[in-house]
Amino acid sequence: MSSGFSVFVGNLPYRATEDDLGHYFSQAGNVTQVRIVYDRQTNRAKGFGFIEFANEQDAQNAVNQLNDTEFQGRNLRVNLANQR
DNA sequence: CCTGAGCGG
Repeated sequence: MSSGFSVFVGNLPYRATEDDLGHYFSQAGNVTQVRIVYDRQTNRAKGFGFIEFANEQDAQNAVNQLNDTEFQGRNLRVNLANQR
């Protein structure tokens, strides 16, 4: 199904912050929201997250530019996110 | 202080 303006980001370093991600993804477009998924019990990062963009072409641009690129020593996996 | 496929606080 169509995904909208959010992109799924996998293979994140466990120590990366949402702020770091926001800065990194600003290269590709207008970031409006950054969400790293944390474990509810331990509050530790699960190693993936989501970036929301102002428009769908920015999200698509992020996939094209930042997928399979290095971020803090890891190779990011960037793709259009599924609808919630 | 540890982990490593995947779609959420």
